[in-house]
Amino acid sequence: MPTATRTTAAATGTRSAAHSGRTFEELPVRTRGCCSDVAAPLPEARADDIAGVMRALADPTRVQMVHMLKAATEPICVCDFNAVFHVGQPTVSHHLAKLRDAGLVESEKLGIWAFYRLRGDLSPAAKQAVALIP
Amino acid sequence: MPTATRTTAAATGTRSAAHSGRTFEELPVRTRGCCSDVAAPLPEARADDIAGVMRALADPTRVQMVHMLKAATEPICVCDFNAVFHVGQPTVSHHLAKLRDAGLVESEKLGIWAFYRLRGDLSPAAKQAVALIP
DNA sequence: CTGATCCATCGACATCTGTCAATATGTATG
DNA sequence: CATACATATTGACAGATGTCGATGGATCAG
Repeated sequence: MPTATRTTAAATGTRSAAHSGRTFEELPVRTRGCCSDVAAPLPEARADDIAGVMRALADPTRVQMVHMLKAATEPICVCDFNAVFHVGQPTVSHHLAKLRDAGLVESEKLGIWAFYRLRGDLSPAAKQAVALIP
Repeated sequence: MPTATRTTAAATGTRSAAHSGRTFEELPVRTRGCCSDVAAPLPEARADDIAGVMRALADPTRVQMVHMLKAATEPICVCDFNAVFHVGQPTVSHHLAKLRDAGLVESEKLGIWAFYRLRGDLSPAAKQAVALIP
């Protein structure tokens, strides 16, 4: 339960007032009363990485694809994905490409067919995100 | 490493040919050669839930917000988010609303200010996804 | 009450995304 | 080579998304 008086940031006096041109101390009291110290933001690249993996899995079809790939002992043929999902073949190809661009899967062509499998060298973020799919 | 001859689905003969009107046995041999059995798909609602949580975190700003909320011992004032991110105040409000609509955070108004915190009753999928943010 | 401040909402706009039909590419069969 | 098939790519289009400026509602200070 937050209180109306916070002192941490005010005590340091190092907080910059991002909204206006004035320094922190020059702002009216009400502008400072709610401030508390917050964690240092993640490195930008780190946040982008995490968001990228999340975006790759932010679609039910791709979640299902990863689910199937996790359960499979062998790479899965694209024709199997085509048979399972209620979307057209170009759409299946599009989703698989998104998973590959995100570094989650890799593919191998064998004759006529293309087989997909989860990558063995997933990034830490990717590994954790994939782990959370049943 | 997949081989060109798969027999599992062909042996059962129960596979339906989703592409054309023909039954599995009526298809040319090449159409069947790649098929293998795949895991049963997740319940649709389950895949939607997971994808929904992922979509809520599929933006670097929202990843940073959750990072800050995880590190905070007290709810965080919106004005702190406004000071940290290089986007306008309506955009910050928009991102917080997305996190709230996804069931990840809850807010409390205190006088002029609004304070956000991670929800204590996160869904299993949400809990796992949040856990993967530093 | 009046003015200032915080926050949410609205309207607009450019970009991204999921989807399909059509086409292209590559491979096997005859 | 000609044909059939599996997959990828392209082009198009509706809908979602991130962002901003402007506005509105609520709360506090004087």
